[in-house]
Amino acid sequence: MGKTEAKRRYDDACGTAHGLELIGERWALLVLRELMLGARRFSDLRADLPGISANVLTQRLTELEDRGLVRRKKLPPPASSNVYEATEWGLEAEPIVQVLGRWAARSPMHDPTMPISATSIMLSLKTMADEKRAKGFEARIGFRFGEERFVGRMRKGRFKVARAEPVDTDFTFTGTPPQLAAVIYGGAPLDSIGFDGDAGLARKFVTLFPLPPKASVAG
Amino acid sequence: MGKTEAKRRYDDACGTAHGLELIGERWALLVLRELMLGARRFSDLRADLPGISANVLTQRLTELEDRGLVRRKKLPPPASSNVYEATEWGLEAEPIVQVLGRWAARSPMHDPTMPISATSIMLSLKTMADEKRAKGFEARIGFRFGEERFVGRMRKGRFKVARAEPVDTDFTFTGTPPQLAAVIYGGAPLDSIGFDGDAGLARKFVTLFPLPPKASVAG
DNA sequence: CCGTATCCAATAAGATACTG
DNA sequence: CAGTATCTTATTGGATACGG
Repeated sequence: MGKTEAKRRYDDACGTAHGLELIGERWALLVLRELMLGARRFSDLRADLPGISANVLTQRLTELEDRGLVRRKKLPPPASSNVYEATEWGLEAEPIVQVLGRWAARSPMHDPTMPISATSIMLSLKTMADEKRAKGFEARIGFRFGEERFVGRMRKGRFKVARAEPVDTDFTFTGTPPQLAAVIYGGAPLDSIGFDGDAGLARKFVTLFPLPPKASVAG
Repeated sequence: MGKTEAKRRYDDACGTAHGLELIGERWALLVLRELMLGARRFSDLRADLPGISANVLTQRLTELEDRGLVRRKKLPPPASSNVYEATEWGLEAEPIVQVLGRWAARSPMHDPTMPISATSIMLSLKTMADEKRAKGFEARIGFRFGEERFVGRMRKGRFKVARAEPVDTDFTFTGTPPQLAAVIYGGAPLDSIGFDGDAGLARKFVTLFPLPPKASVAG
């Protein structure tokens, strides 16, 4: 592995090239993305990243740890397992995830009907919230995806979100991440996902995340 | 190659994952970066990307073309060779390059004493210009790197640049991209690079691109 | 359950030589 | 100069087995 890093550099002083040496390997940025909203266990990451194999995940986590982007924490005795969390610098990679995601949303080849993790869909709402359209809209929104719970807040045109139990929310969605994606991005009806709370507010909320126009491949 | 793409997808609806499928292969983003300031020939790209091999460059260009990010143009008869240029959507990837570069500049492992292409250093000035520090500073700046010529303009805290012959500039640098990098980012003296024009303005100019504080690897 | 280690087959990347 | 072809090496992913 040490050898790897020596041989696969880009030999380029440009910051972009260095960035790719840090998080350019396959899966690396997606692993980091899954840690953006809090620490995760090895098996959580495997479940959230369909297709990653255990050995590749181990290697990516080790590399990200060596580079100072991820920290491994041992849980106290009863659990006695590890969790992985992003360091402060690792968290600062969020704009990369966002900019890349927003750019790729223009792709004519993008198929939004695929699996998506809870963290992904939550981050995508931060990315795609349309500041102008959301201006003046204010709400606390709960999300329940199985055991994973989030509370978001739309305010001043910005969407913020953190892991928390939905209490005192204006409305709360209950379902799967792909169901929510279908409602927000695919125009599926609100009642295709479990929902309770203020339906008027919710109906408005789901329109605040417009997809950008597709790029024409003719360029 | 069709098979490749089928097998190495991320199966993830997240835009970030799709972005990585588009420009996540090794070298892809760096190839695109080299096209950000205008069309380049195959051999230009090989020269600007130290270490890329011809077959990999061929493959990346083909893929980027298939995906609608790059366009191949045949030059008129006398030259009869091709150039590659970014499509409009390809050019929209510039924020990705910038955000990644700015983030990576915090890396404690970053070695800025390496080769750097003319396009890279020009883009890095756009990325790293400090809006506050540059506020009120206004100048037209020429750059000569061998045959490659650029004219930049610093105005309202922003740096813009395009390929053009330096005429009517306030000052002009003549040298190599690493020399300019040493002056701007490494604190090397102004006379370590060829220079003519308004020295006072130039001395101020080179201070407008501060590097961010290094991340502590302890996280 | 939480990982890590090992082995194997399929690909991608790198080096080099070669052709129009 | 602009790529192709070929060969070698490295990385990836999948399966499985193994220790805590």
